[in-house]
Amino acid sequence: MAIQANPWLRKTPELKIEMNLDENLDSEPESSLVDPNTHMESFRQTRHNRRTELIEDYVELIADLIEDGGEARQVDIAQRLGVAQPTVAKMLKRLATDGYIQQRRYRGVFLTDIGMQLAERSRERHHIVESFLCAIGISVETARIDAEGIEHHVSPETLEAFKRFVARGGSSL
Amino acid sequence: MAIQANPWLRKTPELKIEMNLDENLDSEPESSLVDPNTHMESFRQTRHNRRTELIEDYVELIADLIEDGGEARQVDIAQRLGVAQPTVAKMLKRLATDGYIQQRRYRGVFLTDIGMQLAERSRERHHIVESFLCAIGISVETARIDAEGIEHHVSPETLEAFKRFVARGGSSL
DNA sequence: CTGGAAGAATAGCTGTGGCTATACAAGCGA
DNA sequence: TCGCTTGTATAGCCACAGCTATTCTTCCAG
Repeated sequence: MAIQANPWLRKTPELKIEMNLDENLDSEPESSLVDPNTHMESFRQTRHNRRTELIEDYVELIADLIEDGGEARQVDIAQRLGVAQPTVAKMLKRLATDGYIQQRRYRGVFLTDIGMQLAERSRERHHIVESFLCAIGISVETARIDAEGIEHHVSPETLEAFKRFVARGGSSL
Repeated sequence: MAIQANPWLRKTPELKIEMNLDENLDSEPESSLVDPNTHMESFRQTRHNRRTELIEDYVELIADLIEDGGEARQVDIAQRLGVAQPTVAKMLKRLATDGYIQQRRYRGVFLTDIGMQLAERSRERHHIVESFLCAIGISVETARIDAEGIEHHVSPETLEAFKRFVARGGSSL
């Protein structure tokens, strides 16, 4: 049932809940609600990011594996992502049709130019996010995990701010 | 069917057996690659978060709508999320079976106690993330969009750091 | 040179989250 | 009251990202 097992949601100080349904019927909104279209655009953007993040994860990981060991085998990708090998095989096929990688049957996986560019951008962004989290005092283990999820949702503007922050050596935190 | 227990708490005993520390420590080349099992756990955590974020989005939005207008209609939810009404209907059915909301046919949607708790936690976290982004100099529009995506991937530790940062009035950025 | 192990491909299933088209219920105004 | 408009429910489709089980290929060891 509910989520009580998830520590990410557990730490909330105290949850006071009052809905006051009767009072806001005619009183002026005082809402935390923005304009519906603006709201929608945020969600649309987030959904779009969710579609691309898996691709970025794969391409980034493939680049790392190639750099580290000269090749990116499906079994290694599967192991590091924590999924089964056929899942990786299917995804690689998609990456190939999308033009990010080249595959030769029963041979290795290679990044195309486009794939390498995407990998480079992802790695840079990933590194900035992780460094930023460390700079504000997050432990390295948590920073690594959070960065894995956060990196895909960081806009260029925010990334720039993170970078500036890290460059200044953090702040008075 | 409810949210599974967080993989972090699941221990995965058989997966921990070989850490092959010896090989990783002495090689340690220019690779940015961490231990495979550690890597996997990050991705597992991220995948787990992705499963819960839609639920959180819905519950949070429903709470906002109820507070704002006294009710949460499917059409309003659909409009704000930028999806079609049947998509919302299907999702609400799932939320109902998971125990977050109560539905009465052709009547409104109401949050259960569990749903309200989740909504409150999500809103608090959302607000902290958005405030934090503003505090480091992000524009409000970008902060809103990025927060929508980031909030689901922020661990309690990181959230705590964000909160401290905002409480100190940001930094010299 | 050949057999088996390891890696890659394929088949086929599940659950999720979108969509369109359409049927049904409720409520309001003429 | 009747009918129209609005809102909800249902049916049925698709894509995607998992999975297990199984079938190739390759390659190395004996």
